[in-house]
Amino acid sequence: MSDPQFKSWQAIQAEVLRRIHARDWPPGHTIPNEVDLAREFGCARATVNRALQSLADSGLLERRRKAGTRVALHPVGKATLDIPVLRQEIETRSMTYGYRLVERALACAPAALGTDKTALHLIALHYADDVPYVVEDRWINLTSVPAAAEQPFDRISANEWLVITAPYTNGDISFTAEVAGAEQARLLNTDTGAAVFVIDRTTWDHDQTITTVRLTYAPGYRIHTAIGTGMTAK
Amino acid sequence: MSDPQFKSWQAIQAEVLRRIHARDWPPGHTIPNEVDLAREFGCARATVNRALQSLADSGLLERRRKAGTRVALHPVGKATLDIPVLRQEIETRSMTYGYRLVERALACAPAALGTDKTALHLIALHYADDVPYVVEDRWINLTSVPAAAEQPFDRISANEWLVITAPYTNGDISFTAEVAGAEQARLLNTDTGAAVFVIDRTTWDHDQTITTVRLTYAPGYRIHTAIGTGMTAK
DNA sequence: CAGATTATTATGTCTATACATAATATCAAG
DNA sequence: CTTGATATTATGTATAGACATAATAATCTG
Repeated sequence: MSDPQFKSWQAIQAEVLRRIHARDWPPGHTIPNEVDLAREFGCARATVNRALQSLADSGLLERRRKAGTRVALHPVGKATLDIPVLRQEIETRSMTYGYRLVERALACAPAALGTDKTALHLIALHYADDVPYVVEDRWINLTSVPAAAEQPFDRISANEWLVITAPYTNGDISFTAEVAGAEQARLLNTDTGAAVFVIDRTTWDHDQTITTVRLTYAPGYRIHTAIGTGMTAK
Repeated sequence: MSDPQFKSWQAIQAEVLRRIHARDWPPGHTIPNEVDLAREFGCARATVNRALQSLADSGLLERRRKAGTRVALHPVGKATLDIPVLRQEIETRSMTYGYRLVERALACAPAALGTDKTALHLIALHYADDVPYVVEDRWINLTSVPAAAEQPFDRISANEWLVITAPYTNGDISFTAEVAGAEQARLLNTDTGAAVFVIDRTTWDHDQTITTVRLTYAPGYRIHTAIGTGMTAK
């Protein structure tokens, strides 16, 4: 029963996927253990492990020690969004990038920044082909990033400067839809009352807050990504 | 120089991360090769490989054969969103789930469905604690999922039925902000002109379209997730 | 029979070795 | 000086064997 044609872990992953889709292994089914699969495919157990592990990462399989590997009942779709620097995001769409600092001030930090000291507040506009693309409303914690105080942010954006200067260990991001306020509408050159896409993001370096930012995109903005079952195109 | 305290690939990953954050290895720096690192850490090369590979997956390292491994210049943040079944999503927030079918009809399929045959069109409402939560506007390709024609969808939603019945190989998802139209506003029991969060999703089984759906969430909806550098807590 | 103890089992991971592959560097020939 | 063959190098992956770990099953004990 040994099939010597499955040599790579990708091939094994593809075969496992095929059986799931063909309903040979329906949702909830416990599939053979790694040793048996390795024997069937004529490869080492580590190779089977690699294949199954990556399928488990993508949520299609559920694995538990001793219990074995089951096909997930509710395959939780997972979409991975890339969150590039704004300039890259715009240039990737082959538009020319523009930047303008609107406001730069020291002020009492908002609660989200997790500090009661004064922080650096920035408002800036990013353009795509000279059309307002997104408003960046950012607070920077000067305790964790003191160098930001010296930075004018008139030529390069905080968005870009921070990824190089102040790496984060973890963060928090959320997406909402909001009605554009008067100020946002003016900056984005759109109507008050337009629906705008908003991204709120806060990043930490261990326990210290680095920055919290609200990105308000011009109407029509769309985040787009592919969802898959761990299988990339061939 | 051999340090026998780094035994697991997680420990090695943590140490590599530490060096990146400590600027021992600044952005753009080419780090030592796997053989040298393995010697330094006192472990096998495969263990170093596991650690570095997973960091490369999360976008913090860039690896190329022969060229070596470099710390990414612009660490592209990657956020993984879970896309659960709506009932789970609501029950996870410890609210009671409710469902109501609004419309069920056979009609000429829209372009997005990629078929010119008649398709099944469904409009349904999902409630959280008896408050409208999201409008599901869905088209199902009856060529690829003929069983859907027999299904009333008056008790269980297509959202739930499809994940069990018709698995997909790949899909496409996008997020936007829109102004609620009259019909949507009425269903969601909100004002026309409110900003609503919209998810458009299309799924395929190989080359066949299965379904395309537009989820229009009630105002205030927020998608929320953590971003990290591949390091889980602890 | 309930509760604690001890197998058993499947996954998780490490090691050492080997070969494959991609990208670069080197060098010879035209 | 350019072109093309060849060597070198770092990552990618496979293998067999071993031990670790978690969760379940079986068994012993009061």
